[in-house]
Amino acid sequence: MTKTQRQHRINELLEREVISTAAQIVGRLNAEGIAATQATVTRDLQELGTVKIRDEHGTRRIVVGGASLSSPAPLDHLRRMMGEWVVSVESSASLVVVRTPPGCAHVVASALDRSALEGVLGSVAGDDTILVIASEKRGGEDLAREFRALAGIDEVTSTSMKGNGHG
Amino acid sequence: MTKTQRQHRINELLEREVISTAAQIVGRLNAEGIAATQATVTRDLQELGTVKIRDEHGTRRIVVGGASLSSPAPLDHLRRMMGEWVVSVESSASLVVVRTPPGCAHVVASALDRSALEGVLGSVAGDDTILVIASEKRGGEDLAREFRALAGIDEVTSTSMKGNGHG
DNA sequence: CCATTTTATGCATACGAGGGCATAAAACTG
DNA sequence: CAGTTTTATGCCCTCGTATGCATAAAATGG
Repeated sequence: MTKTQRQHRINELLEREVISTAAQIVGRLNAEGIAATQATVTRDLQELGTVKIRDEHGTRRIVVGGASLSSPAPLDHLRRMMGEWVVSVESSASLVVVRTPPGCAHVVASALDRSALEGVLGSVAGDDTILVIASEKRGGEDLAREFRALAGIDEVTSTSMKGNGHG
Repeated sequence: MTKTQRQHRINELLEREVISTAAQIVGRLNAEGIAATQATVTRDLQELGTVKIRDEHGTRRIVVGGASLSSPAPLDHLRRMMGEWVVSVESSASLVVVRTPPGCAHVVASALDRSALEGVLGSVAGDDTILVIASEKRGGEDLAREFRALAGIDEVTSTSMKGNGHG
């Protein structure tokens, strides 16, 4: 069972049941033959961007989605996605253009959305291109610099790899 | 420099120049400070699905794209993509529904397209769902079985993870 | 057909990701 | 506030992937 499959199952569990601790999730998963410890599930919950709330009955509950600002996924997840898929980063004024192989833009855009990175107003993903809008305060150049660092791209090589953006 | 970035650069080189050997690509890459050997570049060309043709001047040339049937990417590439992103596989008659995390369907669909797997007529990718049409000869059930094998999914766990498909 | 060039691959190594253990740190409850 | 519960994390280990080396196998050209 892969990490992706386990996280998907955790997502389903959280949507359907009232669960308040990682240990409860461990119990459910083990009952289905999915091996994982509290440490692993806690890391999964971080990557899924969950938060713990108190529902209308006053019961504590772990929920997913719609909470990326208050509980962003770890930067490590974004770094891994960018490191794996981003081929170039360029900026113009407050816009940043991120290139990926065909079909991969959405993976990076999704990870970007869930990371709640400072200075990102929003992003639009095509097939192999992501257009990211930087806040005026942050600026496209500074944001692009952080993207390159996350993707492990030297600015020099990014420049030499300049191509015609489309997506 | 990541493998993805290197392959993207190779793709660009092949689109713009007449290149006939892996050694020429090694030379170009090294000139740009990108370290790789002939063995690595040959594997890259395989994953990119390139073929060697003779152009209108009779010159040998490596080209990409539009050749997936004659030079499919290795099954290993599809296996890695499915192993990383596929969370469930289900079939109905000649249709197979593949589920991924949000935003990841295109990565798997792209790898599927380039693999030229037998019995796949076509596929459509949404955000987190891929609909694959199996040939009548192959059938959805058999194709789904191969997908599970590639993704490393037991049929039992796939059943227990049944959810509501949408994308 | 043969010599040369080029590609493909087995093997070994290095590195990164994933996950468990143990425990520190934080959160929660009474 | 203190005790208990829960989460977070440092460290370590295992496994899979990527890559280079060397060379076998295939392709090419004369």
